[in-house]
Amino acid sequence: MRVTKAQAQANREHIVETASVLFRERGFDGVGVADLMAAAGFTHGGFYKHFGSKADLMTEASANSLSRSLASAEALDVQGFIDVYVSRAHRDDRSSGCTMAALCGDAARQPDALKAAFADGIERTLQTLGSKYPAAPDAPPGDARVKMIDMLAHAVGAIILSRACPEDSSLADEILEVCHARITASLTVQSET
Amino acid sequence: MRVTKAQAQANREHIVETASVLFRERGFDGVGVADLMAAAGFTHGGFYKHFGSKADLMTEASANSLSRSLASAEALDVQGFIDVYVSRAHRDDRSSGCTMAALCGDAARQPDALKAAFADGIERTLQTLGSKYPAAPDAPPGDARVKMIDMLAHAVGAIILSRACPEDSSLADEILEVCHARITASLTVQSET
DNA sequence: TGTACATCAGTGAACGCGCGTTCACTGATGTAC
DNA sequence: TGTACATCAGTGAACGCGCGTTCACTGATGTAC
Repeated sequence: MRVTKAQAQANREHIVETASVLFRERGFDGVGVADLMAAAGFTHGGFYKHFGSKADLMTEASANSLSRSLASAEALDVQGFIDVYVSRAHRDDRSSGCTMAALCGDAARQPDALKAAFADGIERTLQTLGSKYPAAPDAPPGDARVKMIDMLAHAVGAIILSRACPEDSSLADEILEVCHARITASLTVQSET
Repeated sequence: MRVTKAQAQANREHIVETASVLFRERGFDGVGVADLMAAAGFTHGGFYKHFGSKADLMTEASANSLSRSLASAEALDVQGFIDVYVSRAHRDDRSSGCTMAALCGDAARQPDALKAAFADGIERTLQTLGSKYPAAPDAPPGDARVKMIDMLAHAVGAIILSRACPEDSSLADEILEVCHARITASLTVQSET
């Protein structure tokens, strides 16, 4: 049953992709190795030909989906990012949504190797967004970075809080609407100053 | 080995308290029934004399610790809440910190009964904070609520993002410092308008 | 108040189950000549 | 290019283990008379 080197590499990538979806949807503890391999179209035994442990894959899958989200953020300006991010569609689609919003709570309890992948993902997101943020002429140095840190925490908090409410809850929608308006306003007002 | 009715009730409450600490520290999946009962000073068999299932306890423990946090928020004004909440001390002490910050990510994947406990906790926190927020004379109706929703999401996001970074990460501290300053400013500026 | 019996909180062994991981095996791929 | 052998991605049974839950049992508490 041996397989081409190129095929093996493709299979490995497919497993990582599948994992990044399932982990976001169900959390790290909610996805077993056998589950995951079956979802990717394999039997579980082969897992350890690709990865040293489930923890290793958790780190790699997190790094992978953090990079993917970043790639899709590249195409947006800051307001576009806010519109896409702080929305019901994003809240209701954990499996293809932002890894920070889906797994930060879990990441806090994981080893530093995994946390480092998150910190790296956050840092790169800040740099990508910051480079798109139109600095005011009189803005102090580091202004864009400060505003993007603040905006990201704000947006992540809105999604996470909204997701913790029951699906039919009016509070869940209220949180998103209020935060969308005020995050937008906080950047507009300040950049007009 | 039967025990006084009062003692049994006290034991039950002790189990709920212990659970609310351990769940915040390790997540719902990170705490087993046997773990928990041992931590509370009992053997695991008695668990089902008090609770129908682990899921029931998860809901009850969440409701309990959401109420407790609320009680301690009562003593603070809004700025005091922000100072206590968006701090390294809070970030570094999950087990006695805010249940929203510790478990919202997990709550999103749980049944509606548990999510309802979170929504209720959020709603009551909003009302407690809103009642302390000094409304500007010309503030539109609902202004305090909108600002408290926004502030809470912002503060929760800051803690969660900071916790996802490795302990020695400068980013973890930077997030807290930036968000503390800007959350404070967003309320000050707006109430002076 | 005192006695006899029912109740039930707490114990600890046992249940089936799914977990992460290991292993002997298969057979097509890759490599050495 | 053709042949012989080594490699190794993928298979599926098996491992020990801890999980949530059940159960027969204990013995002090609660209750009926």
